[in-house]
Amino acid sequence: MPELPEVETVVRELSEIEGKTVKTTSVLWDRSIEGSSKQFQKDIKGDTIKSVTRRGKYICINLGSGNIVTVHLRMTGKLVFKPTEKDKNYTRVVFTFKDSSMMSFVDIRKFGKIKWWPKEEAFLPKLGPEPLLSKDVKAALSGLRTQRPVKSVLLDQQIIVGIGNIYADEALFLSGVHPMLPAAKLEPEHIKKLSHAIPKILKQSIKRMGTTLSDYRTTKNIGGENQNYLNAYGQDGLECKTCSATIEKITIGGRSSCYCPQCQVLNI
DNA sequence: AACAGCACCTGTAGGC
DNA sequence: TGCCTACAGGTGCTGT
Repeated sequence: MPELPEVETVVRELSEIEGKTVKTTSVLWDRSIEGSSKQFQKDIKGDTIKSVTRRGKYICINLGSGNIVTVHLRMTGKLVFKPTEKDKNYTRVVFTFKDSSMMSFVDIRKFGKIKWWPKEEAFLPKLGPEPLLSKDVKAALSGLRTQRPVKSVLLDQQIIVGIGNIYADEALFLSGVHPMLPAAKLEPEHIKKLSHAIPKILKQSIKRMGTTLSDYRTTKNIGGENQNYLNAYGQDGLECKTCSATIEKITIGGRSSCYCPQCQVLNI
């Protein structure tokens, strides 16, 4: 799934739909819509796209009425203007605008979710701060009491948003922090390194239009470039680019985690 | 609190 | 070529 850099890339391209008015919505897979899809189609019909923004990994389509539509791409979701032949088999929702242009929500694994929120409802569950500023990351990671592995904490959207499996591994590698280190045992030095590494790798990936491993594509159906610059994620069995030790893979909280046993030492 | 396990889905890669 | 298993950018639920 798209993590923050991938979602950010998509959101920037979605400025293309600003000002458009929704004519019809066709739902091909009911469960892509949270709640009643019939109601969703009524709620959004005739409304205008005011702006498209991002909160964590959520795409927020802000409507002229003040109501909001959120899109979460989960693992394989994407929003595209021109579906490929293959996309057509996995198209779940199609938005048609008054100017006859269209936007398709394509999602192989059907995990993605689209939801309409009335303006008076505070949008979204409890989400942590955005991770693009060092000071915010530092605040989010300081004073944690939990013994949970730092890797799990970085993936916890209530503590900090936007980081997924790829960038958690990359940030820990760049910071020299072992993924299993309990969050409560993070030293000030660790927090300092992470608070710089996280915004750095995320911004770097945004510049490269994100990481494309298999399914992620921008709205224009092209992939990102960041997969060519990974140091830890998916590198198990390969040589560490820093010290030449062999990158290892372990499971933490059910997620695979790759790290360098020499650069990321666990000394508790 | 925090973990494992499973659920949601489909495709792909690797072993035999 | 098959069949089978494991695994994949995420999140949320249940049970222990």
